[in-house]
Amino acid sequence: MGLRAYESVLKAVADPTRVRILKILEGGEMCVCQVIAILSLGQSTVSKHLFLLRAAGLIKDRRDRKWVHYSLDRGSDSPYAGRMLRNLRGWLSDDPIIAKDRERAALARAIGPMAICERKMTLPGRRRPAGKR
Amino acid sequence: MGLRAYESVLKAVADPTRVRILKILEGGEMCVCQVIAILSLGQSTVSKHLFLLRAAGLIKDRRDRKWVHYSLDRGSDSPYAGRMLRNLRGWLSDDPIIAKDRERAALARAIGPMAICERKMTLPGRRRPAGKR
DNA sequence: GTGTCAATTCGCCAGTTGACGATATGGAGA
DNA sequence: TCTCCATATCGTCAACTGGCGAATTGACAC
Repeated sequence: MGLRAYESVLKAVADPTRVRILKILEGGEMCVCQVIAILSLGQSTVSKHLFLLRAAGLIKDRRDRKWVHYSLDRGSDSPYAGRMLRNLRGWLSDDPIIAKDRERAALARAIGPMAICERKMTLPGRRRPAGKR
Repeated sequence: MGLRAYESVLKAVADPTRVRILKILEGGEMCVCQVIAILSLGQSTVSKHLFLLRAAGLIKDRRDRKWVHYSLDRGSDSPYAGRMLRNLRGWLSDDPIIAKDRERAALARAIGPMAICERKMTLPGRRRPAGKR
């Protein structure tokens, strides 16, 4: 495991949006549409982030009906990935953005993927639904 | 310690050139001119990397006469920095680039900063001295 | 002071990155 | 087979990054 693998893992976890995703997934497996709703980012944007995280060996996916669920890949091939996931476990829990995401993740979990897709990848609540400006 | 501090440390260690510097400094304190010679990169380039590493709390500097020496900042304020330095300790030791750097670092240590500066930031040996192409 | 010289800062350029909307893919149901 | 719809991929764009050489800074020697 050389610089190449190291770099893909570290660049993956160095991006704030991707850390947010990893911290959300610490709460357990989650559907793509739920992640989109929690982050309020474009669908293609989130998809690319998930791709990079998976390429680095940090997360894995599972198909279920029409949805794709992602979860942390503990026990990844990459030793860097495993270690960084463990590091992250104890980090950033009290960061305001991460905390807010965790709240929204709980909500997303509560209402489930189906309801979120029906709402066009948004969560109920006071936040503007990432609409056109 | 929130996302900001996390990001500065992780982005710092995610760059291959900066990891090389950290791995070189695992061998002990080193003068800027020695680092330049080992990496065969421009002076301004190396200086910028050192700045970023220091800003992230990963390394610290010490003036001695006309030279500035850098060393790993174990016991940094940043918990992220400390942890990443410890992670790195066990990583990449067998990577060919890192191994080569270690050899050159040993050489640089052996001849000292003074001789390196006299050679215009180059090391003796078969490698071309980063000359004009 | 003045000169010297290691290190830092500045200005520039090419390559990468992260965001977006539009389009393609592919599994499930009709 | 055809449609639907969640997800993936493509194409574009502005912002950031890492490299370089040139100019500046700041200790030290004289």
